[in-house]
Amino acid sequence: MQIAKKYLSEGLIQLTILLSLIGVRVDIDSYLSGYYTPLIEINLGPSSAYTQTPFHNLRDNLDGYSVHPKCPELEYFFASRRLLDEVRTLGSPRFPTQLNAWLVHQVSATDKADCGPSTSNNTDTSSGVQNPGDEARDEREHLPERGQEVCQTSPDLGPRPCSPGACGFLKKEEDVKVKEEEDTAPLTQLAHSSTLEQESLLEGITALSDPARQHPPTIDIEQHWSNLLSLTDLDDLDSLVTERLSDLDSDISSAISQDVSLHDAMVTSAGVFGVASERAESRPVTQQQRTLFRLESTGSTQSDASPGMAMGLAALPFASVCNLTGNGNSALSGCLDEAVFDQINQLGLEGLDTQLMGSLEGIDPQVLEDLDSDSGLSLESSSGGPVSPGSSEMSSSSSSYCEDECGATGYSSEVDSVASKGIIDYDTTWSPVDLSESVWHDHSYSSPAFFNQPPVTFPHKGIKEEPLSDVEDDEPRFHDREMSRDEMRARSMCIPFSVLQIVNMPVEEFLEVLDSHGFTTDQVTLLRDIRRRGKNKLAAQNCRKRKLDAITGLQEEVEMLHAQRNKLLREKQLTAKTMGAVGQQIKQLTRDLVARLRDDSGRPLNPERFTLQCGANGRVVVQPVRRPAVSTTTGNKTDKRKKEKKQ
DNA sequence: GAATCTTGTCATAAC
DNA sequence: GAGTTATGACAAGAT
Repeated sequence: MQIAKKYLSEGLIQLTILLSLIGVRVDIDSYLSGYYTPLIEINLGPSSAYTQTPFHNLRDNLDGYSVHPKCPELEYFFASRRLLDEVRTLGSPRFPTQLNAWLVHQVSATDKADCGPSTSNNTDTSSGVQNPGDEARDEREHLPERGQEVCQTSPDLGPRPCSPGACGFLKKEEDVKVKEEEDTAPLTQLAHSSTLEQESLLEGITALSDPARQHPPTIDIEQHWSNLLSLTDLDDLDSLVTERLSDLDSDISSAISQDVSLHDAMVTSAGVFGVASERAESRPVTQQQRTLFRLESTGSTQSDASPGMAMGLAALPFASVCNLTGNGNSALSGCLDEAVFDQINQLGLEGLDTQLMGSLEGIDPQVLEDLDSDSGLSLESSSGGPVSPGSSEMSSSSSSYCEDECGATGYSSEVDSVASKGIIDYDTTWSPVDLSESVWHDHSYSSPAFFNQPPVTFPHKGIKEEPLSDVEDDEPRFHDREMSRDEMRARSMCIPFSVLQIVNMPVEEFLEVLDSHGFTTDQVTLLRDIRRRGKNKLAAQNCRKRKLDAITGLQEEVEMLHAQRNKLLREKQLTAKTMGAVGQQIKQLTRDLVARLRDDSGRPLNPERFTLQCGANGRVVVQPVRRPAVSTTTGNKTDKRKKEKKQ
């Protein structure tokens, strides 16, 4: 009996180890090398939190140069990710591993509940044939002493590595208490618990690697082994498993949501301490649990900003880790950039760059007039702005289009660009929604918000002028480069209005300005040209965008029609096959039926000579084969033709 | 340096 | 008739 138990226990352990080698290797790697984010990235499941692509990392860190979106490295990266996702979607072949792991774990748990595993068994498991990595993995997944140690060494953390229902190492009172506490704990605490869990896991691994730190259970498991060995067949074993799992169902939710980090729940397929196996058994994981996954992930991402939680970062989503640690908050940079730009836009400028004006005063207006007019109403125009044209959302569309691709919105992006450059501060009341709504439905691109702002008075000239220069850039050449030709012309001719104002003000106000300010003929002509060019520029942008949209729509329609055509062709082929089969069946049935018919003399009809013909009135008549149906139909057709000819 | 793309501008028709 | 919009065409700069 002892020998049998030994063989069985060793067999189970070896089977567990073997299966763990198949399905759990990556998990232990992820734990042992949690800081190596690429490995984590590979091992992670199809979690939404993991599908975030660290563009910024590649873009900002690849050889210290920016990576173009069309960079082959990026494409390769995307392709690799896509393939990985596809492989993941094929399903997890590690469920058997999870089940076996759970079995061993349950044995240990029961042992612990009863008397505890024997020393010999522990010796076998801890000093098995597996290598250190496998040992650590195996211990982390299955071994009772490992779970026991973790549970005991981190009592304040609750039953992290082993779910209460799975290992049963903690008392029920403690479980309930921990559940209650963790149910009410905020997400940050959940994240923190998951982080500490990782620490405890690694501590457990380290402790197991050190025999001196091991605490071999002293409780006997004879009773459990006897129960186990008394099972006659696998059905009994399955029933036991089912019973155990049913007992665990009540704790699955809490175990997953409270004790298992996102990394554990979604990456560790082997189910650390049986948790994943519980998930495998309880396939209909509730939406609440999934939500908890996401929440925990979010909480981890948000709460792991502290540097002291480096260990927890190993269990964080790859993107989160990269965002928070690897790239200097590059993930936040996007939001920060937007926020900063918004702030800059809202700040505006209240002063005029007197240095630039001084430089402009020395320019001959005639020289400026000879320049090609460029109202500079587009941020990414050919004026050489810092943003390349390729960064626009559409390659052929101008940046003047709003983000929702609604076309040029009455200098919507011009407002952004110019405001960011500090030329005007009208966008304090500017509403992008209003502007975008006026694009396709109302072709009036005027923005009333532009005209509510009184022009800034020129202190030294006594005329009104809008703010000009950028606050953050004191280099005059930058302003020369950023300012459009029309703006330069307007300034050179002392026109106290910006191009935006000139273009967007209503015609009544524009005419009033022309009349009330006592402009010269040249100034009036320039004002009209600026207005005309500005509006035409927007119109051109809208026109081009419409053209592109039309082309895109037509291309999509062509693709759709092509797909529809292919589908119809397939259906046609299928229908033809079906019709052929049905025809053969009808022919065979006809032959059988004719063979059973008798003529007037009682002799059976010859199927080769007679056939059945269904008339239009539904009557079925027996006809000789000499007059097939086709001939009759053709005859009918010819008759019809003859009748038509007669008519 | 040619090819291509992007963008501004002009001319013109239409509203 | 003036103003605006749409669009083709052209040119200049960027890629």
